[in-house]
This record gives sequence, structure tokens and C-alpha cells, in this order.
Amino acid sequence: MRQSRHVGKTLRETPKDAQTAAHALLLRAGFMRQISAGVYVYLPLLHRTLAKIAQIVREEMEAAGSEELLMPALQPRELWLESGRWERYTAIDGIMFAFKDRRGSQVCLGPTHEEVVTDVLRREISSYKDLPKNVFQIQTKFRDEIRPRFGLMRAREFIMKDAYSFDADEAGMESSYQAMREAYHRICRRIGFNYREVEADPGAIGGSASHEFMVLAKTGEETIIHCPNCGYAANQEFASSRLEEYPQDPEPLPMQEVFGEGLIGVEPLAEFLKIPVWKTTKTLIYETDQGVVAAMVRGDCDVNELKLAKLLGCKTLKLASPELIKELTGAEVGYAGPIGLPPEVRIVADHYVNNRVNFECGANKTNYHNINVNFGRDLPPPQFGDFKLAKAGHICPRCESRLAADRGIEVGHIFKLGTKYSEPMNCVFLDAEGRRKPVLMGCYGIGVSRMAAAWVEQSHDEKGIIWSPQIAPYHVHLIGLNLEDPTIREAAEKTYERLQAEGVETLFDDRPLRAGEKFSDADLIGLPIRLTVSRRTAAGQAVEYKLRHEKEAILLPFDEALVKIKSFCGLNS
RNA sequence: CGGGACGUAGCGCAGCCUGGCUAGCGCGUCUGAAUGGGGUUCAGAAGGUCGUGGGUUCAAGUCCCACCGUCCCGACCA
Repeated sequence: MRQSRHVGKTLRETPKDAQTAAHALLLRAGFMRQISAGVYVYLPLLHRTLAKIAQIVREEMEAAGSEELLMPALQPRELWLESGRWERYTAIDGIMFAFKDRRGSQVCLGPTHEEVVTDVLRREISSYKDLPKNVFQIQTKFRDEIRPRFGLMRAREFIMKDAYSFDADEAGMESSYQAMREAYHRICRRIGFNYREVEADPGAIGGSASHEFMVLAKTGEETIIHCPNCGYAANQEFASSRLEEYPQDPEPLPMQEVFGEGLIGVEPLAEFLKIPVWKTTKTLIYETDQGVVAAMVRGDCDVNELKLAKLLGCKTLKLASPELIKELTGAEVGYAGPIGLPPEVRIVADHYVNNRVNFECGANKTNYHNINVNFGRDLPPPQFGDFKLAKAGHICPRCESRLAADRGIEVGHIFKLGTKYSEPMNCVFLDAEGRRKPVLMGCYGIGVSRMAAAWVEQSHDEKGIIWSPQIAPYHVHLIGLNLEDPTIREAAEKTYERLQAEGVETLFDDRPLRAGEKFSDADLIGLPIRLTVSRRTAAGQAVEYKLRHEKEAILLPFDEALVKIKSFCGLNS
């Protein structure tokens, strides 16, 4: 492509809305433009990169036995009523674009395709002989995000690859899942990501097991908890951990109410009471769709709200308002405790709240705390569960090492769905004994557009993006300098022609600009190889060859440069 | 959804508090000249419904109201 005719000029200044490096660079380098909140135009350069990512994904999916199809983005409400997800996606979470068509039928723009694919496949499958099946598509998805953010990272319209597997039994589903999992590793490796696979929560999609593929980046929205010793790794919202336990007092002491004015937060409280932080207790008041809940965690911990919601079996969960807290506890925020709450408040506690002798908790009275509290004597033991938030420094659930934390960008997520959709949607088959059984499903997503952003987040310097040859929009950025000189112009044109003839994808900067501007643009756009043809090179039939991630350029005869280019980009000679 | 901020030329901003002639600046764009391997220099020029609608006023980019749009923050505290 000739840059003189290319759409997507570079910007000298960073657009003010750009928050992350990837967002800023993709805008500045002319890869995309924003159309509205969370909605972007993929300009030609980004379009090419997306196509390359999609192609890698496609090849690996097909290699793993999946078959490509394309389902509609526009979906009828009926299917979502069948699966039972309409309410959650529209009214409760409000994450789905839904509206009425001209006849008054409710329709939505698909944020995902479990319903449609289940509908499609239930018509295909009637016998165990029809299984297994595996289909995928690469398509635009729509999600009315609460807060679109960071450009392509959290957009309202984005490109996703989603695959779905259908099996007759557990073993089949397991092997489909493992095949997809391996394909995901191959995809991440081919693109060249520095990534980690982690255990994850099956969440709203549902199902029994789930893994996420996280690209490691400081600006990642997810926190990964992992064990440097045994390799355990999980999304923080799903991670387990163990806490250090401490020697307990030999005897329970009398419970006591202590005045401590304005002690907000466990650190100053522990200091004031002269007790270790682990003896303190946080009691958090939550409003849920099933009433008010008081959740207790050890003072040095936080609540994992996802785990808490699962334990409670509730659909919605949020911290109570200060007004409600005052009403229920009779105290200002900061002094809630489990003793003396109204009977309608359900009390639950994390396991690590238990097995402590003489612990502290709020007294439900402004400025007062109870110390030397003991379950059984001072209050009935509540329901216990595991809902503390795992953190770096906690003990690994699988070995004795300390956990560490990293930030990551979720680019892939795979789920074992089981019969979550096949059962309500009646996607069934007859087995060899003639018994009717629901199909076992799996679903497997990859954020194609998010991968592009994740790459930039992971691979850039102060000058611009650094693409790998695998997903770069073009292999070579050919810079022509001194083009007003006909001899040089001809040399540059000829170089361009030969590169194209050899199958090297080339962006040819034929614009009448100064060298500095061209080199700056080249660095910003970040194609992996830069070739320069100029007064310096024209005489000797040479070109100047420079890799984006290296500092020095070298002068080479064209044929030698061509060999290097092909080998660097993995092109056949 | 709650809270906050912003909307002035293609991009980034000033002007608004304290209303007053032809609304400025930098970058970019166009013309000319010089320069010619890391955003060079000089001279000149074009380009704006001041988000939209209403109101106050002799007078509104500036004050008031509504709407639209964009961005940021949001429990980590018991």
C-alpha cells in the first residue's frame, strides 16, 4: 500500500480521551477512531491486524476440529426466554442491547451466542451418532457495558471468536474442552503473548469449570493470583488461599465493650486495642435480592463478593447504604458487629473468622467495639463459608508457598457448560440404549479486537507500537527518501514492486515528507521491519534494513535483505 | 445507576469567575522560498453554527434552565 493513498493519518498529539498506552497509540498511529462511547472504527491498519489475528485463531480452531459458521447478531427474545437469561441480561445486569422491532417484537443484539447455537444444533442432533460437534464463528458482539473503557479493551461493540462444543458424555466434553484449551495455548504462543492460563469463575455463562487466558500487563483490569512454586493460578475473584493461623489464648476472657472514638479501619483499631489485626473482625452489611446480610471476615481480609453471592445463593449483592446500616445497627458506619442485629439480618462468616479465642468485632454502637468475643458463648455460631478475597502473601491452597499477584488482560475464556443450556432448551439425543439425554456443551471465547489492544499494551516503547510479524498489518515499512530525484524514485518503486512480487506485505511511504517525519511515523506505526531507499542506498543497489525492536540499521544488497525479511517473517522462499 | 468534569477550527487548548468592537494560541492544512537522514526555518493564507434548544439582558462563548454528547470516579470501609 502506498502511504500517500492510505487512510489513517498519524496524530502528533495524544487524543485527550486515551487512558492507556494501547488506546493512545492505536489512535495516534491511525489504527482506529472513536465513533461514540465504546464504539470504534477499525481503520485499514487495524483491520489488517484483526484479520491476521482472526486467521491464526481460525487455523487453530480448525486444526482442533472446529468448523466455522456465522450466526446472526440480531436475536429474538424467545430464545433467551428459553434459556432463562433474558431477565438477567436485560433488567438485572442491563448488559444487553434490546429493543422492539417495527412489529413490536422484542429483539436483542447478541452479547454471546449460547442460545442461538443451541437452537441451531438441537435441530442437527438427534442421535449419539451425531456427536460430537464443534462450531465457531468470528463476529461482532454487542455489550452495553456499564463503563466502556480503555478503547478496545472494554468496548460496547467488539470482535470475538466464540466456539461451542457438543458431546454425548462427560468424557467427550472433557476431551473437547482439553482440545480447545490446547488450541488456545497455541494461539497465544503463535501471536507471541506473554500470558498465563488461570482458573476462573464460570459466572453468568454458567457451568462447572472454566479457565481464562490472561495477557500480562500492568494496566490489566484483572488481578491474577498465582503460586510461584506449584504453578497454581487463578483469577482473584475465583482464587482460593489459606491464611496463617496464630496461637490462641488458652482461656476465653469476659466479653467487654470498649470505647474507641473514631477508630475507622482495622489497623488503627488493632493498635488502639493492642491486639493483632488478625483478632479483629470486619462485619459488612449487604443488601441482596434475598434480604439483608451481615458478612464477617477476619480483619486482615476483604470480602470476595462473587464467592459471597454464591454462598448466599443470591442474584444481586451490594453494600448497604449508610442510612440502612444506621437503621440496622443503630450506629454510624464502621461499628457494625454480629451481636444484637435485628433478627431479619442473616449472618454469615468466613471460615477464618472461626477458631479464634477472644476476637474483636464492632459493637453496633458508635465508637464502641467488643473485645474477647467468642462464638457459642456470646453469640450462636453463624453459617461459615469461604468468601475471603485471596491476596498476594496468603498461603497457596495447593502447597505451602506464598501467593503472588499480577495484573492481566483477559483475552480468552473457556467454559464447561454441561447441560446448562441443552437442558432448558431441549437439546437432546438418544444414546445407544435409546435413552433421551441432554447434550453436554462447552463454550470458548477469544476477544479478537481485545487481543490487538493487549498486544500493543504489552509491546510498545516511547516511540510507538512494536508489532510482531505474525500480526503486524504489514511486514515491511518501505521508506523512500529524496524521491524528487528520479533515479532514487525509480529505485524505490522497483523495491516496492519486488517486495510485492515476493509476497512481502509492504507499506510504502512515498509521501513527499522529510526524513524525520517519515521515521517518526514508522516508529509510531511499528511495522516489524523498516527498509529505507534513499540517496545513500540508491547508488549501490542496496537498501537500509532495520528491525523495529533494534536500534541499528544495516546496509544490505536487496537480495540479502529479502532473505532476512522472509526468514524473520516466516515467509516461504 | 449515583457523584464529578468537560463540550470553543482537523487535533490539543486559552478566553467564561468579573457579559461589551472583527473569538485567540500551539500543532496540522494551503501557497511561496530556503533546507534536505530523526517532526527544519522564514513569509503569507484559509479554516469556527463557541454541543443543541430556550431564557435573562441594550448586548451572551461568558449568566440561568433543559436536553444531547464525551470523559473520569464509585463501595474495598465496618
